[in-house]
Amino acid sequence: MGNVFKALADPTRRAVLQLLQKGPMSAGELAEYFDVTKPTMSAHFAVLMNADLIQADKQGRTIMYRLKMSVLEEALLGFAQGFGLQITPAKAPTRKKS
Amino acid sequence: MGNVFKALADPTRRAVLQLLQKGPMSAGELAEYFDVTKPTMSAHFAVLMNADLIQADKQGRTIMYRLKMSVLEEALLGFAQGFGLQITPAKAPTRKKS
DNA sequence: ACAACATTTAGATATTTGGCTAATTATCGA
DNA sequence: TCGATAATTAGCCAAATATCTAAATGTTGT
Repeated sequence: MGNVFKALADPTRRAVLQLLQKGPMSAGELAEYFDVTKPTMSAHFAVLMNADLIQADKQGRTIMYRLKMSVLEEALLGFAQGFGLQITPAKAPTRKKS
Repeated sequence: MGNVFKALADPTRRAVLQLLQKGPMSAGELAEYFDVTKPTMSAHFAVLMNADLIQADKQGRTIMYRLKMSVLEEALLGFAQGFGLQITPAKAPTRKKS
């Protein structure tokens, strides 16, 4: 969980997560969005994997990365709760007020 | 805003924010909770100040730090929104579903 | 004025981070 | 089997980070 915040500390990695939010994408495809070399991107992916924020599926010679939304959500939730904040999926059915 | 996530990357700093959530506390008082020297804590406070997550009020020879909840909330909100997540104060009046 | 106190600043060091180039691994198509 | 392609690993470097001890700053009480 502390790893998640470490991972989120870098703007490139946050942007990667944002991109993956729309659907899985290959390493190379992701790399095109940023102005750094592929090995550098590879290192960022490794950090995100280590935080369990993304998942890799090897398909032939490409690697597809997908966002593990639940992990991100849990981490945010866990943190926010300590501050009396609530996190909900934006369009979830509004939970009935107790 | 990127500064906020940098600040949140360190567990000591996250814990400081949690402590301040219950109310303002002096630098020395905060330092007692952690197993590092006061200069080290001072550096952590500086990072949190830089991220605008806390505010310092000098009272005599002590410095009282207070959490800037709205800033934390805004940062979390801004990030979460990019993922279709919603953040609300836990006991806020339930916003009417549009 | 002085000593004690609360905190920060200065300066040093070790570790981590983010970036690069070059090399390696693995897969695909002809 | 070869050459091209996708991605990672290896090795290096500069900058940033977290920590420490020692020194400086500012404030209070006597």
